[in-house]
Amino acid sequence: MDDHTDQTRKPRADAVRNRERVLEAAKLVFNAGGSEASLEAVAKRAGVGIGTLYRHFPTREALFEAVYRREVEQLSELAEQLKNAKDPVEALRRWLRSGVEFVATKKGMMAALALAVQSGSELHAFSFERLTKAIGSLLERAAAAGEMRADISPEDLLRAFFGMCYVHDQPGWQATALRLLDVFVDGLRVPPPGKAKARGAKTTKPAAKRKR
Amino acid sequence: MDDHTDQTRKPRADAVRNRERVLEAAKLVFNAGGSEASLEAVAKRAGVGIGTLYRHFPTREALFEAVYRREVEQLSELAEQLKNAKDPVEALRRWLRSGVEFVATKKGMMAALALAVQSGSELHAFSFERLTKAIGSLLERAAAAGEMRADISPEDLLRAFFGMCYVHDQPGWQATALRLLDVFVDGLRVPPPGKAKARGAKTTKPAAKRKR
DNA sequence: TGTTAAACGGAGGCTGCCTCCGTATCTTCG
DNA sequence: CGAAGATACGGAGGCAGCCTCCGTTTAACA
Repeated sequence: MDDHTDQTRKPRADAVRNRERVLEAAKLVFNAGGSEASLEAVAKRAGVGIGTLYRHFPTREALFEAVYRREVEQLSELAEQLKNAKDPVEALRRWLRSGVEFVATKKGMMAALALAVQSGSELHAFSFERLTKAIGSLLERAAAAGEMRADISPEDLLRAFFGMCYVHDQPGWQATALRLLDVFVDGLRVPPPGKAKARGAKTTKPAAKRKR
Repeated sequence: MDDHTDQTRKPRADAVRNRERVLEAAKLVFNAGGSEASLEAVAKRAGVGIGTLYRHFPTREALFEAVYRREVEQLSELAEQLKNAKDPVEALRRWLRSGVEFVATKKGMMAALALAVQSGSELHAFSFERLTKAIGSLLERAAAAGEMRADISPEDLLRAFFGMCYVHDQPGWQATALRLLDVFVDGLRVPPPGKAKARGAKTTKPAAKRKR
């Protein structure tokens, strides 16, 4: 199947073009109307039939994923940079704060995060892994420095972060979220209760490994 | 007959009966299928027409409110009881943990909380006030005892709590939520950054004195 | 028992989801 | 270039849930 048996024909030009159009339209529609927006509206805005939309993105989530992959990646990269900060706890705090800003900016981001945090979606596989790793590196460094309890997994933190941003359409949500995050990070400095107990692993395994 | 100036006719028996039936059915359906469940399914289960359902509860939220008012109240009463515990911080912790259990039990509870936390719904007015007061009393007592930072409002905490329960359909969510709550409560013991920049790197109180 | 206000129930209009397939268009190859 | 075949297009249509409207039924009261 390799060889010259390269079955792949050149992709049709219109297909490529339409895919792009749908993506562009989806970005606009999702950011404006939230993730609940009608897919038919997206198709219309893109100037394609609903069938075309579904061919390129078989599910709502597939489309969502395509739109928000980049955003998630950006958030993840920020963690990479912060890894070099001197104070590891502060680095973590800063990342979380940036996350809040991120959510504030992109209207659809919250939904994207929801998919990342929940399981079963297309975005899950990608973002969850990405963000988990991002947080993980920050968390690990702080834990290694002994400045932070080590039994909170990156997944845990991701969920907590998500939760604190959840009310993102309430008036003062941003200030609230920042305050809550501060409390949480402070809490992370306190040693876990089970001293004598199983203090084994640095990072606890998540309760269960989803496989979608 | 007590008061004949009371022009109001006695309410029709079938109306009363049907209302009750719908409520009962809604409780079952919502707890089983979440808040997204079809109202038509509720009507069918109740053995009434869809029109009857809508007459009694003009909106989905109205129905929801009727169903979850009691639950919210129960949660709120628990706080009342816990107010008498000796350790105020521990009381707060216990309330939050009970909340997790609550959400675990009633599948629709999460949605009810969402409405409480978000604004604009019918449930909001009632639950938000109720739960806020419940948390407030616990929080206040702990703050008064000097065991907890005092700049976190009941609303903040309610939202944080909600957030940590958000992923309630993930496999290990319950354990996760409990862990996150612990971290958060620990964080609450740390004095706020306000005063001197000096943020207590260590807990001042014998924080890790938990039983359970 | 008759009158009448109130409640019943479900048909029907609407919107959104998604599938299916006849038609249109593009790529490839002679 | 032009035909052949592969691929993509688009929207009709089936389904489900939301909610309204109104002709019919029924309970309360006299």
